[in-house]
Amino acid sequence: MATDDLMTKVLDALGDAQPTVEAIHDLTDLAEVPSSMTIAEVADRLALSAHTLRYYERAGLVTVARDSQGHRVYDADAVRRLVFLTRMRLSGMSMRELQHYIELVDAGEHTVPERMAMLAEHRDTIVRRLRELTLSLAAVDYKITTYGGATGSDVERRPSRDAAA
Amino acid sequence: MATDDLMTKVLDALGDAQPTVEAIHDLTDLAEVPSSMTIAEVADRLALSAHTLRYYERAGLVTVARDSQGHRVYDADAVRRLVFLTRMRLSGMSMRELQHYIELVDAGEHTVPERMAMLAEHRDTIVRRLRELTLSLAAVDYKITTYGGATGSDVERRPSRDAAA
DNA sequence: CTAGGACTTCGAGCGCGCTCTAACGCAAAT
DNA sequence: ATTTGCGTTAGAGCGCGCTCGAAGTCCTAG
Repeated sequence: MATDDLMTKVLDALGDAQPTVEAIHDLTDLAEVPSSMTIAEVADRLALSAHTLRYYERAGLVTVARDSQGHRVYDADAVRRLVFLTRMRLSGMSMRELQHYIELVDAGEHTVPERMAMLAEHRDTIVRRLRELTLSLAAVDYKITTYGGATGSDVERRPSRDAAA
Repeated sequence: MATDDLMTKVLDALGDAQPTVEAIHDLTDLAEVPSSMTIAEVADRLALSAHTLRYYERAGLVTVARDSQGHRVYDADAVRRLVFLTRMRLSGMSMRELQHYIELVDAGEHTVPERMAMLAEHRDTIVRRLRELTLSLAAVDYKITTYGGATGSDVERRPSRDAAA
């Protein structure tokens, strides 16, 4: 996923600081969003391909105006929406869910509660995934520190023979 | 992924405790591994489908003996290997990588250094993903707490108008 | 005048990880 | 005797999220 590169950038920018709400807020406008950008500029900025940007548009996730030559012109709102979309994709929200979310956004203010519910549910998904990964990390660490190669998840209590192949 | 259910079980078993090396070790043999199991029993235990188990076997990740009727008989080693494989899949290691890892295991002790390197690299991948998710979580929290619905990642500094749709 | 380069659309193709179907075998239960 | 149930195989199919190719348009530089 080309999208991963954006997170690399962001993490680099963060350094080792714990991400806080404030940090996120700052990240949002690390650089000002120009009032309009070409597809190449947006692709570069979000670290995804022009192909992907067109794909997102086809999928109904953004609407993008055209200039006199029929070329896409991304305004600041479109770019901000794409930043949001990219973040959500990266955190594991599916295209389908994002399409639904965007439908809600486009449907108006009265859908705010449902949007909140989606975000809350997604939050839970992220938390769950964090716990899974933390556990996996511990498991891998265990494997590295105690032996280092066999597939049996438990190394022999008494290393009389090699762990199961 | 059906595999997710296993982690659900494991997380439930863990409760809110921080996963530690010891906890992982205990988890490994939460229940004793019988000396042989049918495909249905293994599927049930690992919370993945019999289809998937056959698929893993076809992919060369495990070797499974047959009984007189040609039915699969999973011995303890096979089950332990599958526990390992499931864990690694869940933590994001690809089938391709696992195939390589298993080749190394089957190739003998002299591949231990390379296996260690793979594990270490995978460990880094997990850590990176944890950081990404932590950041995403902060972003989602930010969105939930500050506004709750628009796609613009930054809500207006002064909420004069609605954030970008 | 021509070549290059960035863009357009439409639609096909791909890699991954399963997931399922069809047709069949065997054994115990009715 | 047949139904039920659990297993087998080979191979096709699917959902996802891109990713790419072909053919064409337009502008600019040489």
